[in-house]
Amino acid sequence: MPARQTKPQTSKPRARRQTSEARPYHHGDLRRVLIDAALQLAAEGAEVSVREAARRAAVSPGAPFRHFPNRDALMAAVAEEAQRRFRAEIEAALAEAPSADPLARFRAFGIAYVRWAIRNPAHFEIISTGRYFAHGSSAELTRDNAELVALTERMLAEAAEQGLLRSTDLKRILIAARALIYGFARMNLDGHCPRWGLAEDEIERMAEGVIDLFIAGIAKH
Amino acid sequence: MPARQTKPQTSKPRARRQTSEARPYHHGDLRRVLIDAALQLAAEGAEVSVREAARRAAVSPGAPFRHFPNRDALMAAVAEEAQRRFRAEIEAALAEAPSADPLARFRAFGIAYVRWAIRNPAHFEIISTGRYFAHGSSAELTRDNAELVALTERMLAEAAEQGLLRSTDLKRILIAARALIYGFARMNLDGHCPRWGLAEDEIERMAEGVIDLFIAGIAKH
DNA sequence: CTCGAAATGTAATCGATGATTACATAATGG
DNA sequence: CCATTATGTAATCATCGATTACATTTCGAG
Repeated sequence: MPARQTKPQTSKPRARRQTSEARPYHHGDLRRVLIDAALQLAAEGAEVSVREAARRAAVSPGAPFRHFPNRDALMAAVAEEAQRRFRAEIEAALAEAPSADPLARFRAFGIAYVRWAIRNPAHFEIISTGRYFAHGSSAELTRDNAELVALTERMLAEAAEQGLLRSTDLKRILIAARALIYGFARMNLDGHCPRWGLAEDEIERMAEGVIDLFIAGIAKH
Repeated sequence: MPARQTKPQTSKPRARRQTSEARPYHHGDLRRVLIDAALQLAAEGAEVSVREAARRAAVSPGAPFRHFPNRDALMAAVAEEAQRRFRAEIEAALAEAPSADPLARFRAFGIAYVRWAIRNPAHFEIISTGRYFAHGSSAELTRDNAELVALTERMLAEAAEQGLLRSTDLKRILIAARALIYGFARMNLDGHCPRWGLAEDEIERMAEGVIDLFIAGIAKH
């Protein structure tokens, strides 16, 4: 361990801006870069640590705490970004679904939901678990999620109004539907699928089959 | 930092065994105690750390590593114990279910499954997630879980043989059933239930309702 | 324009944790 | 009875989240 250096840094502050090499003292948008680094870390399956995110942003270990009061706040921001992407993909899928048939829309919703979860396991995990930051700490995340729930609710209510369902216990159907879809997505995440003996792409088709089975179960006739 | 002490400890080794106060150098069954401490830590919602388990066992921080090569191994042992209890409760519930009606047995299975998951959230999490230790690192855990899956499979196959099911795609039905039950249990764990506006005990009744809905959906007529 | 306040990054440091090593002590069996 | 082995202790390390004091840059009010 070298003796404490009080002020060793060679001060080369003048004539900076010109040379493109010298990294400016202030990072362009560190907050954004940190979120992206954390997202990438998660996607790589690594544990998301503030320090590693800082390392990837080429910044000191303490810098992130200027933008996030603690690790959980960073994770919450990561979750918000992931949720944004999740929701965007689901809404894109619904935009292509027939607007008249609520059960077909529900099917499209479920398939898009599971697909994204399968293809973005780490991000889905962060979104759905509430174990990486204080639950409800992000209003945006809570609101986004509530809207997705409301979306499902509306589709099923519409189906009921059109007399497409056998049962009228909407609350029960809604919860069952969510449990089925969430459960399927989670089983992948939690490694319950290798035992099924299904290849990657077969899993997505199985998801369609399972959702169809459920719809057939709740549909009239 | 004090200078290294080579052998400072006052050797008071004689005349020990008599006095009941002096904790013996060797712990009775540290392995067992560590697992119990870790189980309790998890149940309390705290993070399970090797050090804290050692602390509760009144033992040095390095001691646990005589029994577990690393933290994951301890967690795997904890998971094995939890899985044992989980399976025991499910089999107890099945022992009381009518042996003739496979769908009633499936219902009892599902309810017992969800009940245990709701009442032992932290333990269920450790069992089911495979995020606390290397997946498949415990042969016992894998085997136990596979047996539960096989159990469900048998019940549904039996129902099919008795002509109770509308569809003959057993694999699809099995996966849907597991997704539904696992999903319901997970939604609780992951905090998706407060939004349902259900009280603690209502959730368990809702689980029964959801399982009944599913059974009605796959049953003939 | 300038100067001082606010924003943002750095350096040093703390306490907790998982892990490893050298060493101390107890249990066991030949 | 003693030596081998099992088991616990002490000391130490690297990593991490977090905090604090300090340095640098930005930006707006006068």
